[in-house]
Amino acid sequence: MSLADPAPLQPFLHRLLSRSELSTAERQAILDLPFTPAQIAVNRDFVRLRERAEEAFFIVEGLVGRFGQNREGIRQTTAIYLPGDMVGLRSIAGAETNTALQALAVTTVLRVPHVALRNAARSFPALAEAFWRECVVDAAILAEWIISIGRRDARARLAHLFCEVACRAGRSVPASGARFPFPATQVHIGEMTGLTSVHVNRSLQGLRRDGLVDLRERQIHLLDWDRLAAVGDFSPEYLSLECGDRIWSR
Amino acid sequence: MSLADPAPLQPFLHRLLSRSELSTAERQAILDLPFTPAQIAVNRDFVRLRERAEEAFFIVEGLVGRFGQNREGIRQTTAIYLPGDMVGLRSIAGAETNTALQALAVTTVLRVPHVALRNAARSFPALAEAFWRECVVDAAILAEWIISIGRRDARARLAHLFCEVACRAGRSVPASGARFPFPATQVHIGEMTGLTSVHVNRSLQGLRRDGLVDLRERQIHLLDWDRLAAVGDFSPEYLSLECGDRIWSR
DNA sequence: CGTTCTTTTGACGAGAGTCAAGACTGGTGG
DNA sequence: CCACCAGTCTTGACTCTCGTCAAAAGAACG
Repeated sequence: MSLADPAPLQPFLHRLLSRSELSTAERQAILDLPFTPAQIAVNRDFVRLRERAEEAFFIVEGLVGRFGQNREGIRQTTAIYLPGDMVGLRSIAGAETNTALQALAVTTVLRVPHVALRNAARSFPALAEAFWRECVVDAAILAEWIISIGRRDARARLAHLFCEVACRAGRSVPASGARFPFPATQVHIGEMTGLTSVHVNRSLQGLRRDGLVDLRERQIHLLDWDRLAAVGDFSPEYLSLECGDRIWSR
Repeated sequence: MSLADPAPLQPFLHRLLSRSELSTAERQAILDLPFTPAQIAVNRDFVRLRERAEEAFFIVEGLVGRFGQNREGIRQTTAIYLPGDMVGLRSIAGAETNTALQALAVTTVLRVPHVALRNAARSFPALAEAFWRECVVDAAILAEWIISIGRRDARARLAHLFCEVACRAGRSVPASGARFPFPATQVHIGEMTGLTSVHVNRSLQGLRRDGLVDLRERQIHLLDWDRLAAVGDFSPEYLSLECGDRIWSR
């Protein structure tokens, strides 16, 4: 998407509409949000620990990780954000102090001031509810990461991660053979899965050898979706991808 | 708290007020919420996986865990709820399909229908924001659990867990010597920390031997808070316990 | 084309899991 | 009041996944 696009925030609206119903005025309020495009260099920590961001970041292109760290400074990624995600919606409602943000690739974002989002949410309760709903999905993903890191071995963790990324990137359950960008390095993947990069490397080789998935040229190649999902113990419901049967209609 | 109490939901209101400002009408709406008291037997799974609860549960007494499981059915607790917590506020805004709820002790709850909470949130946007804010804190706790399980060893995980529980139970940073109920078994603690109960046992012995913390008679005994927090790599900001300098005033 | 990042490999060590059995505890019912 | 039983805690011996350390080989990028 080009930044000269007449409505750069259209994809954000589109995301919200996939889970929430919004009136014309509410939609317009989203499109009217102020924003500043920005480019972030790879591996740049653009929000540091204990720092309070004053804006949210809509990801246009690239990959962003939220992370914390232990005493020794070893990082643990707690969430990743793909193109189409809005980072930092949470902070509209409450402080977010113990995590930082890192660009895992050259990333293009739209910076949207928290005040503007907060004002929109207060002017239109339906928007507040839509934002809240996005946060609920985020929390479901966090919970699934806990399950993965706590109770799955390296192979399953990686498989689960790739399944999640595949579904989130395509906004639906993908088919075998699909490929899509995932510009994280093996070090980054280790930080996501609670493993070392060395062990990520060896486990990835196993998945590749078994014809499940391949990571090449910063892309995930799904070789056998069904077996990958089985190995990763993955079922996509928690991502709330379906928008047809909305249970929480107004 | 007795169930004959004139305003059993007062503690819930109190919790909300610790993080949000609410008008008289908004406060009254909370106190007027319909509820049904209930007692849950220990180890009862009162919401099963893939089941959709129709109500939230305010914890009066006891301990509740939210959990998922891997392919083999090994459980991983993703969140715990102490007296004073409202379980399932998230589900007001969105579905919560991949986790179940389990009583880790005999637990007294107030069941509050989701519809009632949703109506309150829609009648009073400030309530929606207050609920949302609680969910944001929950998410911060989830992220911290990911960091713990992903990057801390058994000893540090346990120390961090006890620190968190101590702060949440007392709503403030405790002092050495404090003790408070924590009716989870070592099996439960293993499910929280991604460890086996055997390893929990051995690690607990280490913490006890070193004079950091002791777990006896379903109570946590804080022997040396400072060293425990150091071992557990714990800092309490993420719990948003402070209510003095509210940054998100209305 | 060298420099830096990333991936890959090997050897070794350690933290945590597994399996199994015994000790302790509290609750229940005869 | 005591015996029994199920759940919990504890311990030991052994295994194995994953981490550590180190170095080399490839890729990417100015």
